[in-house]
Amino acid sequence: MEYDFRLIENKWRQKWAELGTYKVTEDPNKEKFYVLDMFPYPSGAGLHVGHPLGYIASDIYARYKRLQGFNVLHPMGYDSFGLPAEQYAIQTGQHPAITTEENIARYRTQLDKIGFCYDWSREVRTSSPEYYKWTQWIFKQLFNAWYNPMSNKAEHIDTLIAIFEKNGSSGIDSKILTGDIEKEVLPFTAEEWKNFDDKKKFDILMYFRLAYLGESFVNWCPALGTVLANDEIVNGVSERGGHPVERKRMKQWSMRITAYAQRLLDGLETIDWTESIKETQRNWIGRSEGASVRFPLIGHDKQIEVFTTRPDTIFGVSFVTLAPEHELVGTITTEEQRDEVQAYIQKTKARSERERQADVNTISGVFTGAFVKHPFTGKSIPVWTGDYVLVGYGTGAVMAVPAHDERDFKFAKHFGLDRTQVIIPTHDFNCDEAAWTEKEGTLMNSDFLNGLSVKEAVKKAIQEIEKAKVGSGKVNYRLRDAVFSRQRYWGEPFPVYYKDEVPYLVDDQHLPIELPEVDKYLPTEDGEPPLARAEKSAWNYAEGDRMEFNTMPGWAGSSWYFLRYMDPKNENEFVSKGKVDYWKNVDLYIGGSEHATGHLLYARFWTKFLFDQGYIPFEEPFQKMINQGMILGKSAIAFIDSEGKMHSYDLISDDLTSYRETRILIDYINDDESINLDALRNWQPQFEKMTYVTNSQGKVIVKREVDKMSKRWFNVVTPDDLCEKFGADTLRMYEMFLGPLEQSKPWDTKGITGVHGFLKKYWRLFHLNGNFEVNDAEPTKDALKTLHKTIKKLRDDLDRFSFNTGVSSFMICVNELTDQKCNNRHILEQLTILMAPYAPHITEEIWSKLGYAEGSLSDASYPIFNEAHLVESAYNYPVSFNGKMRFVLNLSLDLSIEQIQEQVMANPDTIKWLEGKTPKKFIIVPGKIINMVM
RNA sequence: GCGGAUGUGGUGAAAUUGGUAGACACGCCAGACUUAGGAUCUGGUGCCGAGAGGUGUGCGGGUUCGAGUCCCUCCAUCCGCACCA
Repeated sequence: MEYDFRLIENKWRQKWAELGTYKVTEDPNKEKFYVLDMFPYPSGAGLHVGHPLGYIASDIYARYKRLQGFNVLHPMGYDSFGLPAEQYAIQTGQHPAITTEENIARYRTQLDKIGFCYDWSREVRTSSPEYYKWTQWIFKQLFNAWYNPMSNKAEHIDTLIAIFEKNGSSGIDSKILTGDIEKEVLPFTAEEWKNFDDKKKFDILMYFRLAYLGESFVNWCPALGTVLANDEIVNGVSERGGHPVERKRMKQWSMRITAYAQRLLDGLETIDWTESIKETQRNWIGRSEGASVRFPLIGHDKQIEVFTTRPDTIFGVSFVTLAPEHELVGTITTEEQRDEVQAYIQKTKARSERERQADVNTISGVFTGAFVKHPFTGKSIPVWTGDYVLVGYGTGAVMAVPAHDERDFKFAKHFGLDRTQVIIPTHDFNCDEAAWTEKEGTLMNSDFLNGLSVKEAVKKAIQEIEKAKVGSGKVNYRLRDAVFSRQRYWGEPFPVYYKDEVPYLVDDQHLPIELPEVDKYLPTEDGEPPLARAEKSAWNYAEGDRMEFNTMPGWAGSSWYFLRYMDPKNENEFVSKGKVDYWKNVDLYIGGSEHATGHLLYARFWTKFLFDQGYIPFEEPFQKMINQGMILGKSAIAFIDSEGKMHSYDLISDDLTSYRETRILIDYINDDESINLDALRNWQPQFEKMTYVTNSQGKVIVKREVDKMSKRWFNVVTPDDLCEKFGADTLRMYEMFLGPLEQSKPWDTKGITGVHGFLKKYWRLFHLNGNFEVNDAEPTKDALKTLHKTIKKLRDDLDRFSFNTGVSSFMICVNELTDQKCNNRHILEQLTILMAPYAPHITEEIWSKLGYAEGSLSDASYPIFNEAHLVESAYNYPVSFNGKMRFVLNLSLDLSIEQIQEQVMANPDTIKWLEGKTPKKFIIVPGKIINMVM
């Protein structure tokens, strides 16, 4: 009887669906385990072999946990709002919902072929109104909340109002009262607060809300016609499409993620993620300790506030530099300097972020004509503006200490500015040539800091700054608030309407605000977002003068989806308390590392917020995370000369650049890297009449190059083809067999036959004489040994997420059992349970043939996954002396290390060999080797 | 520049706390069975050497009875951040 994987896999796919095998419900008698994949954006291109890699790993782990007896939540859904569907809509006029629906259907078909144990009854889609109703609801909670630095958590805005009513602005810690608000309205007394009109109160509260409408510098991408968050920009261009981005001051919805900067940092210590992702997040949050210092402007009643990490160098300040965008630049520039400064600002503005980043070595700047007073020496200090100071970091102003900061040094040198050395270097160092930037040395020229070490001076300087009331110690973060508006159609509408340009929230009972129909998916002629095209009647709710025309960014829906899986159909709550208390946070999260500063940060932020609000009992969404590597494609490149002839790659000895490179669909490449010319001729017209210069075997060889797997490189391998040819079980095991999950690697289909052959061999174990047959005799000692070795190895492998070595263990086991001609029921049954997570279809088939109820293998727990079960079988322990192997003892595997030691010492061979001496050290590696050091 | 990760045969890789390096698989070589083989099975396969033997985990040192594994220096590749004050 042949291993007919098509028949078997179709059969079980249907059975599982019929039996509802993978449906789970809350069960207080069982321990929960939550295994989650990062849900995909359903793109038009469908799945390639890289996509399921992580899904297979999580599926194996989820099944393993089920077999161990856990109640496993393992859901799947779609992150279905996004740009590609919208761009397709712009081109074709087809509603993005239709495209999305089609793509989801295709994804589902592809996913189903692989045999995942998802509970599909819990599917969520971020673009469905039933789902985004709750995204809108969470937005409302964020709008109605502020971050109370005294209690260190988010609270309802009412508690802030209560504070203002009682104590005015002095009721809250002064440290959070920075930025624009300070200048406009602060401070105010309780009495003044009560007398403010509603508009003014509203405006003040807007400075505190966690979701707020505010004017700030944002990344505007003209080509995409929308603003972007910092994580959506890579090297100064948009992540999608690579379009230039410029900084623009705009009124936008933002999320006050900065309020959570410290907790986002601290939380990293409590979760089990790779060091590299944690480090990326730490980098992104960018905590630095220092001080903020105010320099009073001479001739104005204003002051310039700077942030510095080196308050110890305060006596070395020789000028102050403002970012060109700094709002004081216009105010303080003197008449004589005005033209020059204006020209400089214009020049800076004209340069894109990318250009500005590209030439960081060019020094530019202009003197503003203004001076500030040094807070301690009272000396006049010139104020410059220069684009090496970034408006988005700190206060957008720096105190320049050329002697001890490299950029300040270059700037000073370039413009011939003064330089005051205030630190004596610890070793020979030429302070005329470079800045001494080490945080070591002794202070000089620094009044009360003289003689102190840098470390002491930092402390002392902050004390003195605070004493003189010219500033304070401060922690600064690189993290910026996240822009939350997008000028796009295909996203969540805001639950917001405007009356007299004041935003109001829509009542809960009117949620969701559904996406209205529009005639075109483009911005309006006067630059309003696409939603401005909608007639008032097209909205399912309309109030005030107009609705909010922006939509939410892609990360809105994905910041809380893992909660919705727990209670996907709940119409009254985003998730019920009972369900979230049972399932809690995700125990194992598998997905790519590319979301380090996007999704993974935002999801942590929202989770902390919902925790503060008392809706959920945990602060970190994803306890353990594994980042699967990317599967790359091997493109096939052919070379065409200037006459249009294609040359075999092995014939080309001259310069490759004189040839035109063409990528060939990899389906047409044979195992020996030659092109299937007949297929190629039929592929594209250009190849039909082409002349081919073949090698001595009459073949045209291609060059292989590793690229991202993508349609445009013609190097895509789909899981569908492989399922068709080898079956899902083979595909699952092969993807795991490829290597460590975390590593990126090029896809190579060649090795798949090895895994396929293994499954056939496993199948044959049960069909020694052509028919299904197992014997019920006592298992042999050898077979037991093989089995128990495999159990132990496999459990160890799974517990440390080493899925590749797990496959190898099975291969070794099956090879050994084949050699032993073992067809013992007990042994094969146990092996089948072990293999079930990896190869669910074939094992279910065998299981039912062994006489068990259909589907019971996937839906029960088995003791071999819980107890070691390593009994009566024995291991050969080589016993060695100082590294040289001396003899072999046969010892039972279930002995403790102490028992092994006892038995070895009691063994006649040992006694004879030791001749009365006692070993100094006794090294036992369980299952491997015993070593005695004399 | 700062931070993170990786480096083992022709290839993907294993070696879990330091304990027989290269398991397992691909590929390759030889053979068996076959009309045939992209089927199945058997044997071989790190490198040098006919052999005994020597040698071997990016380079160079160190600790140890023993190092792919621990420590130090350097090199290479990949990723993240980067005028962050």
